[in-house]
Amino acid sequence: MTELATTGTDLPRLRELNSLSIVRALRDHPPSTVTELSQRTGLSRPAVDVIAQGLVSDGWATVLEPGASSAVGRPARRYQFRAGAGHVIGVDVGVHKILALLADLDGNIVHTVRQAVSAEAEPAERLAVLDDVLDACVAGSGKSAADIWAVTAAVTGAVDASGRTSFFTPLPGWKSVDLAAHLGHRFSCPIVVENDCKLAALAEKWQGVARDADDIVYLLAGMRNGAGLIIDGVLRRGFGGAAGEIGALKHVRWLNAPEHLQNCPGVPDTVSPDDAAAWVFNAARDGDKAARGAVNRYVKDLAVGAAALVLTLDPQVVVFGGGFSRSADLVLDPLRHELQRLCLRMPDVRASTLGADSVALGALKLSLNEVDTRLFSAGLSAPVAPRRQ
Amino acid sequence: MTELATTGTDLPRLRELNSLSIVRALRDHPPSTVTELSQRTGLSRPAVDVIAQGLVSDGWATVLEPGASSAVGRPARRYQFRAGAGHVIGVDVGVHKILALLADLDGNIVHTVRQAVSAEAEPAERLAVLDDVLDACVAGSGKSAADIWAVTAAVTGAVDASGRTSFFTPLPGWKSVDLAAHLGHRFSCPIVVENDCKLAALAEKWQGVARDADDIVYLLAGMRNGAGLIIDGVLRRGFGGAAGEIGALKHVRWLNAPEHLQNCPGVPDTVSPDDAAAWVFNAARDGDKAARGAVNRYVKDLAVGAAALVLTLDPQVVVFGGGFSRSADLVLDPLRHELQRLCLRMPDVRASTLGADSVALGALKLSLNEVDTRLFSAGLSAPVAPRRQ
DNA sequence: CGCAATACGCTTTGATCTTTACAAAATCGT
DNA sequence: ACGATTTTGTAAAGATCAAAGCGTATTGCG
Repeated sequence: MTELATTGTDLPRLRELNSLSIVRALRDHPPSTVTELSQRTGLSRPAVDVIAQGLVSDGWATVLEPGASSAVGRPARRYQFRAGAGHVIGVDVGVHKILALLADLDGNIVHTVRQAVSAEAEPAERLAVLDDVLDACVAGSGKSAADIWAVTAAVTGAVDASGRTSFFTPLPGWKSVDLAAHLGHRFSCPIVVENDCKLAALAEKWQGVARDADDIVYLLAGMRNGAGLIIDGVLRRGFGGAAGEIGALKHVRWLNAPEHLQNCPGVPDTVSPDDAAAWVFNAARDGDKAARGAVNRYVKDLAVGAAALVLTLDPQVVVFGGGFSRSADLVLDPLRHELQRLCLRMPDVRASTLGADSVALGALKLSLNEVDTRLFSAGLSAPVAPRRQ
Repeated sequence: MTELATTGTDLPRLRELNSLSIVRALRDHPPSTVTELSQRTGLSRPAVDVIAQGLVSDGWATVLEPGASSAVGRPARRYQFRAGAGHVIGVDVGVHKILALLADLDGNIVHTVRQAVSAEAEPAERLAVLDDVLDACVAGSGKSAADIWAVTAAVTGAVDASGRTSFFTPLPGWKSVDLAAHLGHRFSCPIVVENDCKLAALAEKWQGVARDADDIVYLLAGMRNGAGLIIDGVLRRGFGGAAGEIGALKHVRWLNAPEHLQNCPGVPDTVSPDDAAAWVFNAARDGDKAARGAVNRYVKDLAVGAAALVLTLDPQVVVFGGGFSRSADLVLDPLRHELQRLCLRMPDVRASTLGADSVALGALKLSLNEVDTRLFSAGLSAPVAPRRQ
């Protein structure tokens, strides 16, 4: 059911609605003429004209005076959404690295800053690196913190409504960190903290292999397994933010699954525990019997949890992402085979192509969604950075 | 994000929007004065006045001339949504019975017809009984088939997009039945076929114990276990209609769970297999050791599947429904205990109170939703029964 | 150079909501 | 009983907005 305004609509609101309609028609399109916009929205040409001029004077759009025209007739002015009117940030506070992306309102990435951090770093140190990265990202793009319209931070572990990771997190001492409050000292715009798996799922729907799907189960496969769920085109957090945490169920052996790789016989002592999985995948690719067995046992355990998610949600697509997605060539076919055996209706199984940046990319997308929500609910006055509350 | 009309809005559409706004303000409220509606919608009193009169002349509302007034000032005319403008049907095509409910647009049940049918009945026989029940229901309420605006039929087994139950159904020979087509010969209005667990979940959200929740896992517990999922206030079917079918996963012992009750030692030979569970529950209530053990084993197995659903979705409420919900006094506490052990965030666990009629009630609600969707998307002309396509 | 095609900008018209004003109908106070 | 008060119903005026129509500007083609 289309959600209609429950409140009555008067004329100014009508104008606002139509302005938003024009903004929508402007976005994700090349610079458009008034006639094109008129056809796209169903509004009359004069109406589009005055609205477009209003958008230009408000700063939401820019006008391109006609240059060399290829068509017959008088060359038309073209209007363009001013994506540079605002910027948003998505930052992945990972175990080994912190990666910040800064983009305009169209999602074009303007600046990227990445910095390594020790997995054992205390919260204070990690937060200090985060601050450095954010400062560098904002400064490097020639902006100031006041120009940022939304910030989303990705962390591991289930994030509750208040932005805390109280249930579980592998980051040492992180349970007591109030990341949203910390970021709030630096930015006055809305701040969102979200789980990394969920954000990676969002990225796959936005720019990844699941663009065509509205029901998606995203598997973040690495030394830890996680999942992100998109249902009916919307990222679902669950009532307490703990949706997708099927790994907590012992009957589903997600916690043990990566151990098959880590404890695979034949891994040389010179290989560090963090790189063991990569070694095993390579060995399996070379035909090593023991490595192949370990991969198979890994996939068998992974598939049980995936099957639980698939049977619960009946998604269109399952995306195999995370660090192990580089070895999708070894995993995908046996995973499909296992799922076929365990599931009622077989979903499409695809390997992620976004790589390790997908988490930050998803954070960026959530920031953009946050801006859109405010835009399309609060109406559009002049383009300025929104303030929290 | 609130879904706004992507197309431009002109003046007639504005009037339509406001008319819908008034209809919304009228529904689920006692007969209202123009002033009340004005406050509820934010529209001015004269605007509400003309719209309300338009609704009356269209047949969407009735006017109550002022009677004995209790307040000071001139007594106001009162407007009321004409729930009797249309009627919908929800019918449960169960294994043992067929139950049809006919209600007006407010969901007030006008007529009920129930008829038993053998569990082994062939499709032709079952469809004949269904036809009889529907005829009796329509005729008994003084209506004709043309007065019905939507029909929803509940069946067991996953229902795909075309209304078939191709994956699985316990009804003999039912896989090849096209129920929607069968009903289409009798009704020209929209027809929906849906899984019984999902509809029971909808009923619990509508009129049951989960009215306050937007994220619900409904367990249909009986000799067969099923589940229905409501996420963000909306019933979710999954891409292929097979959402909630966690019972298909062997690691989750849902298929075997009821066997603990059926095979409980001590059940007299005089008790039929269908009544064995009830006997065990009663014996457990009386303190029978073996029966208590069987119930505990049953709950332990049930809880694993429930935990898989809860961990996947992180719902606010888990509703224990279905035939066994009569014995909720024995199940609820151990179920809570097991879930506490298995889950990350403990949801609220509640027993259904709607009983065996919840499936038909949910079907009724889905019919009402179907009508609402058409109403609020297609706009409201005169109230007439919609036609398919 | 003239004609056709297209886009632009202005004016008029019609529809809708809001504001304001005033009459009608009931209760309350004296 | 009668006027004051309060609330409702209704009408008129003002404001806003989109649609329709029409003249003008600019380009391409013959």
